[in-house]
Amino acid sequence: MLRIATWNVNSIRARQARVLAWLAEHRPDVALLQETKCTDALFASDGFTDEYEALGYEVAHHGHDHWNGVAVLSRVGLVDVQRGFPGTNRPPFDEARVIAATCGGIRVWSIYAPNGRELDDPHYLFKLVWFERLRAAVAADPSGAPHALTGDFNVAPTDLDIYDPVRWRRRTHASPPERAAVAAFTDLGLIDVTRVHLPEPAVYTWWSYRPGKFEQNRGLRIDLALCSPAVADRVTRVWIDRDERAGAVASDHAPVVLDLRD
DNA sequence: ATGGCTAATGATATTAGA
Repeated sequence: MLRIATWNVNSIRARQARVLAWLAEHRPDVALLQETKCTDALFASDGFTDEYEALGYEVAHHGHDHWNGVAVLSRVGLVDVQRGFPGTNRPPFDEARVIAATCGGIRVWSIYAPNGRELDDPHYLFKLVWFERLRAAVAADPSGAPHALTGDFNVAPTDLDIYDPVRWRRRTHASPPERAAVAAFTDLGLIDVTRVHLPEPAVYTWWSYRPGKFEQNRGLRIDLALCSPAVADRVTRVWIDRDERAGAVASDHAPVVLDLRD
């Protein structure tokens, strides 16, 4: 069995104890983290990378400052690391929102899509173009390995992925252009494996910190795993760790876990 | 239509998140 987990941790400094405990308990072979919110230098300093290495992981991190930040942890090899998009990346496309590596024969991606803020905000346009850059990077990936494109897409692919679609009609995360940007990956042949294994309604990965949201399961499914058929065919189970989200000092995102047969 | 919270910052209000 090969276990791959993706998790927006919402600051590694605020979450380090929980992340280490979660990794020790669930032992994913590959863990893709988002929103570490720290620099490579901090991630390499005492108390971070060394703690993961103590659990048997190799580590690759990509972070410039206290925003964004993505990482790959692997116990099944970690080679051909690509930080950011290939080629020239002028601001804001240089933000630390994507890292890819080949682990256990799978091209894994830890991605943190721009939020978009508001539909009339320039950041929303950045989000759409960012997705096109990501699509081009995946399409041109030279590794030849099948993909597991995972992370925080900041898009709910359908109304089924939102607790209250009417409420989100005029917001980011649900607009047709954002959904088209995500659909472009399925056009590449990638499969939303969470939906294959969890087709029912009310399956979410993020809940606001505001009171009652998690308790009432008023959330969004925005953390996705889009996999090549060669990976998707091996997936036996997809599960979302709501228990982790329910804990004290938790991230607002739950880990999404893929279990694959060998 | 609205509010509610959390994380980081040369911070004590602001930006950002989603």
